[in-house]
Amino acid sequence: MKSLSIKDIAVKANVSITTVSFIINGKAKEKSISDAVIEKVEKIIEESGYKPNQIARSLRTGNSNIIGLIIEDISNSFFSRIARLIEDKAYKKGYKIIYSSTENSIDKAKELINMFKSRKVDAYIISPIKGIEEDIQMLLDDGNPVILFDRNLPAVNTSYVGADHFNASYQSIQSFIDQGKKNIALVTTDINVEQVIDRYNGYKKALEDNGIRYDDNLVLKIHFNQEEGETMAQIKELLQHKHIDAVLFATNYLAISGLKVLKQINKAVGADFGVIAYDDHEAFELHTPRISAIQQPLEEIAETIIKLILSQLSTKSKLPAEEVIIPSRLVLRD
Amino acid sequence: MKSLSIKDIAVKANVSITTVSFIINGKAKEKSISDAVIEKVEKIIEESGYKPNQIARSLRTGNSNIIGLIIEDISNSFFSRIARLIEDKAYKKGYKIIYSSTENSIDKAKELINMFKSRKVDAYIISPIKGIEEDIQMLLDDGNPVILFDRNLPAVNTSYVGADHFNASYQSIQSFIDQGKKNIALVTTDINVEQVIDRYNGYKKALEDNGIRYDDNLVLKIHFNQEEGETMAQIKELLQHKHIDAVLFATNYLAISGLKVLKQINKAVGADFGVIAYDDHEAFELHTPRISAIQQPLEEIAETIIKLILSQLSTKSKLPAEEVIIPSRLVLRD
DNA sequence: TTGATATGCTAAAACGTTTTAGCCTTACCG
DNA sequence: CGGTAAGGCTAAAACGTTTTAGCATATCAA
Repeated sequence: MKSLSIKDIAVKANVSITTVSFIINGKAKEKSISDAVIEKVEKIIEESGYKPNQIARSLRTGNSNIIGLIIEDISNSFFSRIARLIEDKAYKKGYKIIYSSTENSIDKAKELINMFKSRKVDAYIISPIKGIEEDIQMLLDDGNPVILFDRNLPAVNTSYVGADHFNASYQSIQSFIDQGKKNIALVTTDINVEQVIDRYNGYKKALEDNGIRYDDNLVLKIHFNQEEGETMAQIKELLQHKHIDAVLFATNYLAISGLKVLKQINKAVGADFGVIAYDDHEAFELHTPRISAIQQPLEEIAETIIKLILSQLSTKSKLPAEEVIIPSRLVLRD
Repeated sequence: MKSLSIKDIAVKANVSITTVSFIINGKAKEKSISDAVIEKVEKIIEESGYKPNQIARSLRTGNSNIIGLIIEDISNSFFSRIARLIEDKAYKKGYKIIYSSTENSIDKAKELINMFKSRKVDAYIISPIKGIEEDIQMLLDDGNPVILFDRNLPAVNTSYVGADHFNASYQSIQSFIDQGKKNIALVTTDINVEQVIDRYNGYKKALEDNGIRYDDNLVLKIHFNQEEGETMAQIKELLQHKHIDAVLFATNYLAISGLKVLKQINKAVGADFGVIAYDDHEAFELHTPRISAIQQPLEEIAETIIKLILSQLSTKSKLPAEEVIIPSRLVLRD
């Protein structure tokens, strides 16, 4: 049951291991192996179904052809869709992905980085959280390509790809105001990451620019890992007791909880009450009425990430860090 | 920038590599290494931040502590949620997951299996498609643990975990009939996997048992990888030109397309027109009216998969194949 | 004829571990 | 006091590759 090794092939073909290796790696010509031998060996490999042991290969060459992907939660559709796109594009270039979810835990994130490090992944794609700056810096110091996405870590000097959270948020609020809304709420999370802060700042700035006083009571910060029941209770509290005519939800799962609440309290979304969600979701298009949403350009984000990773990987020298900010799209519905 | 090796630690501690290895692997006592040495070495490891090279380890020991997960599509919420649960449980036992999506392509699936094989993953969790039976059989012949889930492959004798698709489908139809529905449609896919066939058979049998004639015109088989636009056109065709009073969608994404169609043609779901979806989705609870759905017990499925994998992994002898069928839950809404 | 160059191939080291077999003391038993 | 066991450690092989250095032989130019 033992699987074949290069040695078995060499013995069968009656040539040296070296020769087989050259052939496998397409260096036969360059190393001037005769066509007869190439053909013979290739035939044997084909027939026997031999596949090189990647582990041995990795040990010897020092690279694994694996890219580590660290995200918040694969079951969140934003991440799973990005993951799928990244996987797809990476696969085409011969790279595999190992992924893991941090669940927003600093300890888990650190552990994952170590885990990937000891697995010698060739590159890291990370949707980071505050508190792992040092660990990422160590990766960079060791010469590993690292791309951050979705959230930036200003303290770390490496490439970042993300949507323009500030402007998306600003535009949403502006569109509410253009519709004559005055009391606009923001439901966001309390995780302390740049992308969430940007969304908050966009909200604030848009109000300001339109001469509307910012009211802290209209901003609800939901604790990250809490039960949905509690989240809904807090949103209900906000929507029932303040005279609010529009609300921007800073994540799609918060918007979903919010829509459930609106259903419970029988408050209809429409001309009198506007809703915009950050990150689109199938439920929004299907909702009656359809819910407006900010779409992040997933395809473009994934594309950019892979492009950056591959260019890092194909050069030995360290490339300068790039920050790619991709505009989001506000989709107004109904 | 080279990372530390066990040798560096050995030199620093002025002991042999063997000794360091024993200590790292918790065999120090058993191999009667003195406490003084243990302490010294551990201190050095701690201070230097040394982490064993898993690749070298894998090469030597033959196992990788990695489990390969092959699914249809990580961006489908059913799979991403299962993946998250599996990842979580595996992680706690010290296993990592490498996953990849087959996109229902036999070639891609075969390629993935080979890829995982050459990476020497310790076990395989596969949501399979027809056409890869031989490849899976080869894995089994080589002594690899393989668990199938979601869809079974009757030709292959290995453990399987899945929901009771037949009965879930049967019950859904029965509930339509109990509500007085007579012309019940089924919108399903044309992928030829057991789980889809079971859903179809459950539909058929329920009609039969209730003395309703099966009508092939009421069954729509959607081609797997086609554009959503076309899918919607076909569904529209079905719903407009047949007098149908209820429809069971065999997957959640078909149900979503179906609901979009209903919205377009202004047909309301309600007492006159019943809808049940296979696999729940956030959109269904939020829809007006709320849409009934069949919930697969994700947590239980993931739990069972991991349990089976771990028991396989902890014994050298091959355990008999187990088939675990877990009941689904029909959630009737509104 | 000679030295250089090309052709065709291989031996052996190296990657970083784990593990087997065994070496040297010291302790203990009879 | 001789023999055995236990304690404390290590040398070296092995896992399956890639790659460097180099050995023959043949060809060719001068």
